[in-house]
Amino acid sequence: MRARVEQLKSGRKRVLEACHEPCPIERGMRLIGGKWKGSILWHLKDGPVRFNDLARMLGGASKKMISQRLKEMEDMDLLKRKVLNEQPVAVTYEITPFGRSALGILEELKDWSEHQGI
Amino acid sequence: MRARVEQLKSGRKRVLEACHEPCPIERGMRLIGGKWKGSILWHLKDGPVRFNDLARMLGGASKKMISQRLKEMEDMDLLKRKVLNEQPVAVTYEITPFGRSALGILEELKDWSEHQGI
DNA sequence: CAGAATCCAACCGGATACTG
DNA sequence: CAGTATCCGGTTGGATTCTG
Repeated sequence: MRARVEQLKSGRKRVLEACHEPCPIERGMRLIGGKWKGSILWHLKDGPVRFNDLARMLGGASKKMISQRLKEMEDMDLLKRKVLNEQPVAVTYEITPFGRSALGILEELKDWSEHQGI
Repeated sequence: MRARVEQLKSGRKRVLEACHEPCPIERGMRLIGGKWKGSILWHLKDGPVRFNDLARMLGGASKKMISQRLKEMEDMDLLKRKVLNEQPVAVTYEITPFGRSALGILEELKDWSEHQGI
């Protein structure tokens, strides 16, 4: 899976996986289906969240996992990293419009899980 | 992630992952988010499909992958395996009502992928 | 046709310790 | 606080070969 970079009007870049799966479902899963990715996005829906708060929300994920995923998701333009101030360092992660466009799927998934008693 | 077995009225069993993630999104992803799982389910929506046909539809997946996923998904009651006849052996995979209940999510995912040009 | 068996390299992800 | 660095065992998944 190789990355393709698309220039956005905003000046930022969106890295799309040059994932040549014929199936759009598989391609979508590569973006938001990885471990923790959906959860991360979901927890950002009500506003920016700080790193350690996110870690607490995710419960089982290690810092390493989280920072890896966050980096990937920033590259894909699903979220944006912001350094607020220094001493002590404060960083927040904020969902982008593109990331927000995926929330509907996640909400359906959430409802499904809950209704099916999973 | 340990399995819990639930007895269904049909007599079949559904293996639910005793996945204690606090987040329902993460739990749902464990069921239909794995590599190929969503695609498999999607390709079964119009009726039973045979093993090799499925392999062709999925393009990049090896037989090993597919048979592993199919087994997992049968255990989770997302689909049902049926041996049709013998010489040469014919087997089809058919989506269950439970599996069908997840199709809405996959359809949204598919639309999203296509509209976002992923 | 529909897999199972085996081999093996690559990656994943947890634990721990360290940094600015 | 928000990570990075390193170690390391376990899992994943491709390639290949074999079977009823």
